[in-house]
Amino acid sequence: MLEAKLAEAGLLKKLLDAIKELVTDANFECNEEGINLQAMDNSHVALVAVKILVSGFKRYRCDRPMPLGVNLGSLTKVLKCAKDDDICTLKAADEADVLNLIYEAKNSDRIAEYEMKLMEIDADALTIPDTEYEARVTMPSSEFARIVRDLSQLGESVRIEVSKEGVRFAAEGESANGNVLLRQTEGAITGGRIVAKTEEDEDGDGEKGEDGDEEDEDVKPEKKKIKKEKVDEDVDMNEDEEEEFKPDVDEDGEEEQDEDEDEDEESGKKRKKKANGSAKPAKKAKTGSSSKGKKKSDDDDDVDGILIEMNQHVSLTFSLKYLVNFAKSTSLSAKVQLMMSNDVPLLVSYDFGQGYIRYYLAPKIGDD
Amino acid sequence: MLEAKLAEAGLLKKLLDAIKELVTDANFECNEEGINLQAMDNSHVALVAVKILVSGFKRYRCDRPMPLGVNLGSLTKVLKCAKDDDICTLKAADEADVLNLIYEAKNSDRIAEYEMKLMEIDADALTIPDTEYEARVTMPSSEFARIVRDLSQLGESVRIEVSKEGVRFAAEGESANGNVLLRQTEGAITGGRIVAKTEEDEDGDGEKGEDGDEEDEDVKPEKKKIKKEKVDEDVDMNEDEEEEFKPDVDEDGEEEQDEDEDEDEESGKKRKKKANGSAKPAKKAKTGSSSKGKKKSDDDDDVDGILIEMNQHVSLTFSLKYLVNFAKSTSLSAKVQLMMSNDVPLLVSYDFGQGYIRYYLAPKIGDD
DNA sequence: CTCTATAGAC
DNA sequence: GTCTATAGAG
Repeated sequence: MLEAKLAEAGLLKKLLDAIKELVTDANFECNEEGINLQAMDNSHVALVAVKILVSGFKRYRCDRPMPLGVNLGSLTKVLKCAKDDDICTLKAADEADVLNLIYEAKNSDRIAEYEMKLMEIDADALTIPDTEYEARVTMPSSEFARIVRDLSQLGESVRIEVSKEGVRFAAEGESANGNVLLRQTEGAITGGRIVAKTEEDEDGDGEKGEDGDEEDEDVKPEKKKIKKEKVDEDVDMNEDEEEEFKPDVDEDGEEEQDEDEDEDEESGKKRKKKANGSAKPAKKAKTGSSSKGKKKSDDDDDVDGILIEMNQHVSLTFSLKYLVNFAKSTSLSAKVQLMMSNDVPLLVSYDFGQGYIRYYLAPKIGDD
Repeated sequence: MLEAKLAEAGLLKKLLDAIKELVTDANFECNEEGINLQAMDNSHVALVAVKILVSGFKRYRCDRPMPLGVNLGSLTKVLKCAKDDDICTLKAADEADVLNLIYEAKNSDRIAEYEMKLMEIDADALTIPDTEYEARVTMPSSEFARIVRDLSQLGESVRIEVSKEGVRFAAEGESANGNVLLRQTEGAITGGRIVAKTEEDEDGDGEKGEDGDEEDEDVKPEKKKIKKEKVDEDVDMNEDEEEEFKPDVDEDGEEEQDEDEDEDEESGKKRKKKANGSAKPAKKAKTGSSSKGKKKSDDDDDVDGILIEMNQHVSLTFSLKYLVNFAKSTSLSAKVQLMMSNDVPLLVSYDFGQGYIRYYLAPKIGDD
């Protein structure tokens, strides 16, 4: 059975608001580590992955892994019945076809119980490849939201370009073109190992380039490029049914990770990942990176700052409609990370205290 | 070429917000004196005239007069991409078909560049007759906004009446009638030359009635009535294509300046204006007006006060829908001036520091 | 906090 | 094209 008590129903409400337009139904995969949700959007261009760690709950108990198939519209309705600061308990019996939600007002003079029908959802439990990215931009989430909203007024697509100059967002439209350039807050940083991080990764404050390499911005990729490796927080917990995340091409072009034979590609990447998994322990003290006095506790702490890490110039084009949608998560975190490699899906990651919401979006290949 | 640097993008944003519902396309007439825009609203009932003087810019350069045909919707979109306190530079090459807008954040870690398509717009460069008005009401712009918004809930039209009693705004509606009377803050002032003023006019502090005539409110118009004269700040810079501002009648009545034969009327009025143009130099020291100790630097400075100047009782009816629209300019100036003569379009003028926005609205003649 | 204006969804 | 949802203004 599942019994999970959240201190604030608001967290769930925000998460649902952030994804409900993208996905209609999804499995809440509950296991001893917490609750995961991942689903492709209805048009199979984007993928959303949500994790709430056990530490995000006031109380958490999950005897065995259980996938709870939820219609997100229904859950949104039920969650609308909770106040943001209500204590929210999720309960489901084993094999249950309903999810119980209990809302307790902080002063406990009000208890509301809701029972929502569950549904069977074919678990398209995708494995998200733990790509090493060539660039990471860490910026205020509100700034990201602002930029994509602004540019979405002009055109359909945005080209995001990370270079020594900074990160540039450029859109073209019928009546106007526009581009926004953000410079690194305090000098561009090059190199370092760039993978999706969770909060736990940060205590070791590694994997950032804020070390002796700050000045040589032209460092060759091979100097710093680190092999792909498996990070334990990642979202592939269903070993038996996983498949690689392969978004459909975005309207107008070919996806670079298509055209392989389906089954073989998957196992092949899995093998590669396995082979590199042993490199993980090096994460805490890795790759020529060491903590430096300059850094402000970590890149996520300077809320207004813009941090750019890159091993290589990247230039990618994305649908603004999706990015605007992703930016609904702004309220979940003051910062957002954009992880990019050429011809690879963009990862947009919002880390809140005990979990994250991540979006993956395939680039447009036609480069329009 | 044009290069104009505004300290605050907010000024342009406010101006656009104020007029974009009234006008869809307009020429930004740029010349060495600054930037002018004037256009009739889509239903040809109202006219809006905007001026930004060179002094309103941080930097201004305009080699030769250039009309920039702008779709105000597009410009609004592009300006939405600026934060209010961004430094905003407008650039256009000679004969260019695009306008470049550059937004720099105050802390300059963010630079956005936009390029907006221009269009050819038939310059319906109207000459706004420099009417001498019979009454001017200077009042807090917020008060004006409040009154027209309030009354617009009751009915379609407002009758504005300036008398010795003060200025009265009266509306009648199905379910209720209402009127608001504003009294002169410190005793009504009568007489004096009443023309549209700009900031520059005020250093000479003439052309107001705050002189020895304060007490004799019944002064005959002919005693004070000054001839129409050309004020240099006015907006007719296209001598070759100008025509008189002749608003369409407002729904329900005949406009007093209609029913003449079209071509003849125009040239006739132009002639009249030419004949009076020579009176302009008298502006700085004119017309029985001299500076008086009592005035508080000028009527625009007492922000909360209501100043009423009149040579004659006026009573005019206007569409509230338009006045509510004009009141969108409230954020541009703490004060607004209403200039009226019977059977002549109302002039609603908001003077901000280095420029103005003025609206002209034909009265309703049916007097409903 | 209400209301209006705009933008997105059906 | 209508409607609803959200964001900005009063």
